[in-house]
Amino acid sequence: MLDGFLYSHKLAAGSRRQITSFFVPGDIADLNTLYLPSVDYGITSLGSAVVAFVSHAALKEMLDRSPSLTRAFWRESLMQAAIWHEWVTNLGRRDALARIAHVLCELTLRLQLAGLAREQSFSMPCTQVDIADACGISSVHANRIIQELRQLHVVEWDSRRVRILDWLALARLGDFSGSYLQLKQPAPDRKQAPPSGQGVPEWI
Amino acid sequence: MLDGFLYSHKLAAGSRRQITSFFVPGDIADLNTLYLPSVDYGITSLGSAVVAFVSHAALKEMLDRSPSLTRAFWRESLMQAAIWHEWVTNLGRRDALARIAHVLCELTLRLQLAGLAREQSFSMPCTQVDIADACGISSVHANRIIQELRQLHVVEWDSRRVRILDWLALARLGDFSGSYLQLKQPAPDRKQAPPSGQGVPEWI
DNA sequence: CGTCTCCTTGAGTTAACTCAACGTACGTGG
DNA sequence: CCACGTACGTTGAGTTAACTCAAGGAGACG
Repeated sequence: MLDGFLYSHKLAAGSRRQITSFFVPGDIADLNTLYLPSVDYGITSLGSAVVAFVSHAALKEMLDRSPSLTRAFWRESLMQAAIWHEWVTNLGRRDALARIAHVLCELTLRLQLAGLAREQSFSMPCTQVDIADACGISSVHANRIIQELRQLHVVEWDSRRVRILDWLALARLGDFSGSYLQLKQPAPDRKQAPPSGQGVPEWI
Repeated sequence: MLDGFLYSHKLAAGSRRQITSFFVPGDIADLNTLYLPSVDYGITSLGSAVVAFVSHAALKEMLDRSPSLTRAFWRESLMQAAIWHEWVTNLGRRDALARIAHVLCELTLRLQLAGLAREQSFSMPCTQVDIADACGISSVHANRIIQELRQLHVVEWDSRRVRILDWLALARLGDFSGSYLQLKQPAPDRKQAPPSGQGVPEWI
């Protein structure tokens, strides 16, 4: 993924949509299909996006030649798994306010890592319906919770743009600790602002 | 994992436990730690279990020498990710009855694959509290839903043993399609019984 | 015989849902 | 330029699924 915003989604009971993850530039949206051929979810773009396609054959050939590249791609898929692991907890044991705050925290860090969230502000192409479907709540309820976040002066959120006003409060509301994102340096809840420099991962 | 029953869990808001997956014999419970060192969850055994430990150093050395083994282990970690992917949907967009039914369906198939659920019956060491924590509901509610499943004559569930009485009905209630488990032959919802023979995976 | 763990039940409460309507902005075509 | 449709956000009101608290049973075990 080179530019834009994607999400993957599954359908429950035929019509109830669950957004299962967001993808930002730098992510590989369907790395799992490399070895798990049967696909039971969809990927949709929010607005226009730029994506690159790599054939499985070419990728496999490349990986067969390079154990270190294999490690890097494998690790990438483990990262995706860690995010789902956290989402299970988010959806299972947090209330609506915490769920939305948590998703916002995750997106902030991931966009910052991609260099797309300078000064705690980033463009947010999803609608409130999308947020609701990501958090497993109704869109009406999502709307009310977002208004609550605004009234708490924790975020500004107008016309497809989000600005975090109080990172610490947002992380507290969302019960968020970025450890599952395996960021090396940041310790995202240690200081007021999340990291703005994007550390070069040392695992390569 | 050689024998028994494990689960992994995370804590939300300090005290609310979410069980994030079950592990049955044949699974590798913490394969992700091979390349994601920071661990933010726990693994617990339900009753006694037999597990084997393999040092990361030895495993890495082995994988460096064998691309096909690497693929197999990578694929194993992708399977875990696919299960979490499904759980996100389960927790986000299904009601309590469907969540429990879905988890039961998944366990049935996975145990059957491990040869531990002959005749749609298997030992189930978790308490109703554990089921509740896996499904993101309260234990009181879990109890009432389980009673409902019994009254519907879909499952028998007494003293740590589960027997599926009506697989088709259970799968329907749980909105379950086993496709995310990537089973080759079964098409688990095409016939009354889930597959009893465990096909040799062809991806190796 | 007491204690512990787990299951069960009742009753009141609450978070979140559904339905329905209305506002606003934006684009499009007459 | 205005009428219209559409998409999205917002609000109100009634409903429901699930929760919490609290108590009571059943079995296992020393």
